[in-house]
Amino acid sequence: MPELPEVEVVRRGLERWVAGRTVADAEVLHPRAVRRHLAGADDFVHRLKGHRIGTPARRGKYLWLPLADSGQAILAHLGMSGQLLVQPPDAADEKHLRIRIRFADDVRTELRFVDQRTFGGLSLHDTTDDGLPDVIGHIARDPLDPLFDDEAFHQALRRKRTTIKRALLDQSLISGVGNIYADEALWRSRLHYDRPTTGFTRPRTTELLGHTRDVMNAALAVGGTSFDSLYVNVNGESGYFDRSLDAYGREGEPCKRCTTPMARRAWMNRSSYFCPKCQRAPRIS
DNA sequence: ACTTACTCCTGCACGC
DNA sequence: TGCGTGCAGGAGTAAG
Repeated sequence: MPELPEVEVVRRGLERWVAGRTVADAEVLHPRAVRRHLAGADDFVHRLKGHRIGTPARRGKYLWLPLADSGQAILAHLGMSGQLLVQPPDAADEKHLRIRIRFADDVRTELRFVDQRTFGGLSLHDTTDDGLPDVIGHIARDPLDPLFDDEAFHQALRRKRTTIKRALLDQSLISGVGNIYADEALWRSRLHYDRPTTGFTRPRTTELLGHTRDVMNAALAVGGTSFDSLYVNVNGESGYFDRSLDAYGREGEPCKRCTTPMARRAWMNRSSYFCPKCQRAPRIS
């Protein structure tokens, strides 16, 4: 499940292997992979050809490849199971290969978008003055963005009538956090996922943001989390952070702080993992 | 205006 | 063994 650290690992791989190269041709093998490109697959392919790729950028879980001198960018979201792979042209097609992009140079690699569950996809969009694809203007800056505004986030939390994990997953408040890193940051902060945000104090928000950044940076340092082997970097390699998870996926295992068995609750069509002792439920639930 | 629920999709781990 | 069921869940959109 690619979240911010995993997407950043992919972005770095693209920066190394794809930036500066010119698109020769592209091939869309599954229309759903370009569903956010409203003009359709043929238009997507046609408009890519001949453009040179600039430095890959990222906000939260979105990443994009600017197309030099065009005012446009290829926007990518990996969804649940999307992979961007740099492969030799003669490597066998992956079972779930959705899009192939070939380059006009002598480097013997092509870019492939592979996606089992097809929640992800690529699309082409105009970029705004700050280089952001226009369709992701509603996505908040992420906690590793130097321009992320901690105070504005704190005030937004207090304004909202919501609970803390909902807020962490709300990409218009803070981006890049998904189910895994939300549970990890909450465990480190000793916060229950259902705690209302209304009464959050500034120190509490500051601590939570600190833990969010810490856990993301730690994951980034070891190549991200590959919980179910669906996430890999552009070379097809897994990250190692799954071994360092303190909360996610640890139902029944001892809390690493207090040894109480970790609990799992069905929550918003997914799961929340937490320590029932360290992360007390709010009084009114 | 704001919050919540639904929906898309495939493969795998289950239990009977 | 084979089949049905549940689960993984990001984010746009519809509904409340």
